[in-house]
Amino acid sequence: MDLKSGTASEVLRLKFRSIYPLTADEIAALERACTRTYSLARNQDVIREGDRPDSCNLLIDGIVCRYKILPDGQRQILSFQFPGDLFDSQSFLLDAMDHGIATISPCVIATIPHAAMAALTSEHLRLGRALWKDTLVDAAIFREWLTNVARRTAYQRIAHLFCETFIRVRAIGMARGDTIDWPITQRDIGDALGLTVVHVNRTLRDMRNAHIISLQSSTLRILDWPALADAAQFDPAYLQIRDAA
Amino acid sequence: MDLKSGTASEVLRLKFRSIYPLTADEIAALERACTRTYSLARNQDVIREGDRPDSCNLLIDGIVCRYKILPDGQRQILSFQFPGDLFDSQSFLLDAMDHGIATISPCVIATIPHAAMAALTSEHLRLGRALWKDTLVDAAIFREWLTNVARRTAYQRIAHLFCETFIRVRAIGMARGDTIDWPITQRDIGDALGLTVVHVNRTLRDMRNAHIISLQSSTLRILDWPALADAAQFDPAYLQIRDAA
DNA sequence: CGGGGCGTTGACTGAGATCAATTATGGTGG
DNA sequence: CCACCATAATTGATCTCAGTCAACGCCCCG
Repeated sequence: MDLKSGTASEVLRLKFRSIYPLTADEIAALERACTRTYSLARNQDVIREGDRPDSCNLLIDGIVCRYKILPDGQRQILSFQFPGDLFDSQSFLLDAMDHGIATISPCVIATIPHAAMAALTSEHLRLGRALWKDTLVDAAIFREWLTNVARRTAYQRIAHLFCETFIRVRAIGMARGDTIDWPITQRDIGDALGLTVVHVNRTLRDMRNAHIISLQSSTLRILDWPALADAAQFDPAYLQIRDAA
Repeated sequence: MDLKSGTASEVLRLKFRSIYPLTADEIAALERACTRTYSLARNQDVIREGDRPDSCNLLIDGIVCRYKILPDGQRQILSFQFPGDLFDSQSFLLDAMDHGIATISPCVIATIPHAAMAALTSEHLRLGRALWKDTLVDAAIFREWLTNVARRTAYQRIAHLFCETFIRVRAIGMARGDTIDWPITQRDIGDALGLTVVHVNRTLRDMRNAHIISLQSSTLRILDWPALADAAQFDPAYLQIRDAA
C-alpha cells in the first residue's frame, strides 16, 4: 500500500477498470453515496458474524480479510480484500453476515448506506450489473480457494496464494515491479490455507531455498514467476482480469 | 426426485419461496424466457470449463455438480445443485466458465438465453435482485465448503454435507420425512470433500455404526439429526432459508 | 530493557492417502 | 429370465504429509 491512501473514486476506477469499466458519472455517483470514511488499526474487527449492517463498506486503503471462527476456536480466513473492494456488498441483500471481517493492516474504509445502494442500482442499471459481476468474481475466487485447499499440497497452496495476490494487487496498480507489500503473517497464511503456522514456516523456507520468492520485512518479491505459477498450477482466468497474463 | 419432473414455474416457485419470494408475474416472465427443455443421462457434461455459453440453464429435475479438473486429473466438485437452481447464471455476466457442470443423476434442464436474462433483469428490478441474491447465497455456500474442507475431519465433513443437502432438498419440498434421494456416489462425496473413496467408505461405515444415518440403494435417511448436526457443527444460517431450524 | 507477538527449528504423532484385492449391484443383451 | 460386465462399495496393510508439542531467537514498541 502507498503511504498516502487514494480517494474513493480513484480506487474504484482502478478496481473496476479490469472487471467492468465504469463511466466517470457512475464512479462519481458511487463516491457521492459514501457517507463516512474512517480508519482502523490492524487486527480490528470491521464486522462480526451475525451482524445486520445497514451500510456497505468500500476499502480505500489496506488489506482486510473475511473469516469464520469455528466452535473450537479455529479461525478460517475466507478471502483477502484489497483497495477498491466493496467487501461486504452482500449485506445489501443478505439478512445476516455469515462471517466476520477484520483488518490485516491499518485500513481506510468508506461506508455506503444500503438505501443509497438501492437507489444507485435501480437508477444505474450498469452499476448494478458491475456490482453483481464483482460478487460473481468473488464466488469464482472462493471456488478456486476451495480447490486449492482440497486438492493441493502445502507448497502448492502457498504458491497459489502468492500468485493470486500478486495478480490482484498488480491489477489495481499497487505492485512495484516484481514486489508487493505483504502485511499478512504466517499465522494468517495458515488460517487461510488450512495449515499450521509451523508448517507454513517450513514450507516458506523451502520456497526461499528454491529461490522462487523472497519474503521479509512485510515485502513479497517474486523471484521466479514461471516456477511459482507452475508449482501453483496457477491460471488467472477465474479472476476475470483483462491482461492478466 | 419424484418420478414425474416438475414444471419450470413450479420448481422456481419452490426454490425462491424461501430465498426471495417471487410474484406469479415474475415467475411467469421467467418461465416464458425458457426457450428449450432437454434431458440428460447421468454423468454427462452440461457445460465444460472455458465454454462461453449464450444462455443460462435452469435445473428442472435431477442433481448436477459443478467441478474443476486439475492438471494431474484430480476432480474437485465445487457444489451440488438441485431443482430450481439457475446453476450457471454467472455465465450471463462472466466471460468464460471457470468450471464445468455435469449431471449426477438423469436430469431435465431448461435454457434461458442471455438476451432474455438481460431483458428480464432490466424490466423487473426485483427479478434482478432475486437472481443476484441467489448468487450471493451460492457464494456463502462456497465459503462454508471452504471452511468445511480446510478445518474439519472426514467425519465432520461428510456429516456437514448430509446436513446441508438435507436442508436444501427439504426446502424445495423434495424430502420425504427424514429421507431424501441420494444418487451421489462415494467417489462423488470424496471429490467434493477432498477425500479418497476409501476413506469416505470407512467413515460412512463409522456413521452407520453410530446409528446416525442409513445410506443404501440411493436413499439417505437421517436417523439422529441432533447427533449429525452436532458432529458437523452445522448452523443453517448461511443458506438463508427461512424456517431452516 | 523487558515483554509480547512473530518467526524458526527439532522430535514425535496421527489422520487420511496409497496400494491392492475382493465383494456387491444394477443395467444389458441374448 | 439369467449370465455377463462395468461400476460401485468394501476391507486390509502400509506409508506420508502435515499436525502437535516444546523450545528458542528476534525484533519492535512502550
